[in-house]
Amino acid sequence: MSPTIMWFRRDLRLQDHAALTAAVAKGGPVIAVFIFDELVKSLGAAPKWRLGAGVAALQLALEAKSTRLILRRGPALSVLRALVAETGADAVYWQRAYDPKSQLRDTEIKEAMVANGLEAKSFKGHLLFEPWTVQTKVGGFFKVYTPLWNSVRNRDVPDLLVEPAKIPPPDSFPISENLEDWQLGHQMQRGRKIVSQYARVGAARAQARLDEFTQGSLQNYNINRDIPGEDGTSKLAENLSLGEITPAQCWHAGRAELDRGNAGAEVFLKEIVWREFAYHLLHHTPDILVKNWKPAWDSFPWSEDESSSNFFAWKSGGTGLEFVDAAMRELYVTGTMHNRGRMIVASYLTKHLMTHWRLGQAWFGQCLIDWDPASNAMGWQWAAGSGPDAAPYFRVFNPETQIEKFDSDRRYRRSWIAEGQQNPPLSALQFFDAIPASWSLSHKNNYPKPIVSAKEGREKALSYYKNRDF
DNA sequence: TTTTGAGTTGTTCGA
DNA sequence: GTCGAACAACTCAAA
Repeated sequence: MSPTIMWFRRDLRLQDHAALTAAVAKGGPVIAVFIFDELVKSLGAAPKWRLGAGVAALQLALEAKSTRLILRRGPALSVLRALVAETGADAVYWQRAYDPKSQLRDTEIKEAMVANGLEAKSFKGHLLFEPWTVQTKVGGFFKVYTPLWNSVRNRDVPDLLVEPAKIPPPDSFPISENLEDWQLGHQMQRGRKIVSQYARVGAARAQARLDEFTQGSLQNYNINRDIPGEDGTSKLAENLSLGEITPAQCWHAGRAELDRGNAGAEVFLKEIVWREFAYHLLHHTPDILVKNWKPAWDSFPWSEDESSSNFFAWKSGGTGLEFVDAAMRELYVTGTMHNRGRMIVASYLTKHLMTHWRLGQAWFGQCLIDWDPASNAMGWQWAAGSGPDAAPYFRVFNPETQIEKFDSDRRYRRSWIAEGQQNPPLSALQFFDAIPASWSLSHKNNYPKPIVSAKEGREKALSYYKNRDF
């Protein structure tokens, strides 16, 4: 039998994998491949490093199954054509993606493969529900979260697919490049070693984390997930973003806990559906990545100056507002940020500092190891006010009030802001080791005064909204 | 077609 | 200290 090419992309797992399951079920050899193409090349520094770590974990998982992951570099279509020619494969399988660039690439590849008499098939699994299967009663897509939640909350999610016991290898493996030669982490510089201490890489560790979470902090998820000093969130976004775990795995785990009366379970399920919402919006309005979802915002006078001192202060954790700075430093050190921090820093950048959400979105795209195009774009536009189901104009987060509500015991700030502490914790000091030397920051400096105070920024932002002249 | 109620995550002010 | 109202006007979803 001719081999099947299993093209891995952002689905770095063997369990609950529709394409792999189908490839194995065909009965012939399976050739697993990962391609370093333009889309990989265009990733930001941290997401690219994290992808490389995930690919390395997938390599090991495949080797444990007595097969290999073939690595190739180049335009995906040329690479796949070459592999077909080398191996005599008659089919290429992959898991579907939903961002416009991937879809364009995949459509082109599917057409070219089919035109050559090959089987080219894409499978679902990155989402619980395909975007085109969730509609309002009049046939449109949901632009508000809650109705979408109500329409899908009781839907059946198919049972999980078990990991194939064996993945039949080809008689001889095609040549593979070396992962190290790709240098996927080279843009990370000083931060790489530090971020890697916080990352949870690979499908096995993702599964272990899901188990740990559902047995542990899920119980109080509804309360603690909002408090950044608590270990209250699932921290699974990193794994979801690369498909090391599937939303269906999370869904089934959450449903089982819901049936047991676990108070946190429903809120967790709702968060998984937020991810769906973001991807459905991306599918229906791909411009959400680059343009104001509500065009009325096109004339809002945001600054787009990346070299402004305000923007530098924001990204380097030096605004003088502790909640903002703690969150931005957490981002730089760990490659993630607590959800509450994301809301606060986004509100501060787009409102107090009157800076365009695109700059924040791009910085997150450089720094997040859980970077996800759909959630990132939706979140930024939500915070800025230009997006679907967005925050009303008057919902300006006050970083000082937020402290009283969500970090009154200083735990979060102590973890990330070294200045002024007798014995700063390692995490707070690591920030100064991780950042570029050119930023010239030291934990021995005095903590900065606010560049734009909570009060002043709020009033300024509200005045722009008020005169509605934008 | 029209109407109705609702809309993730907040803050401030005044009683 | 606590609590409810106000903060625009609009869009969305469903009846």
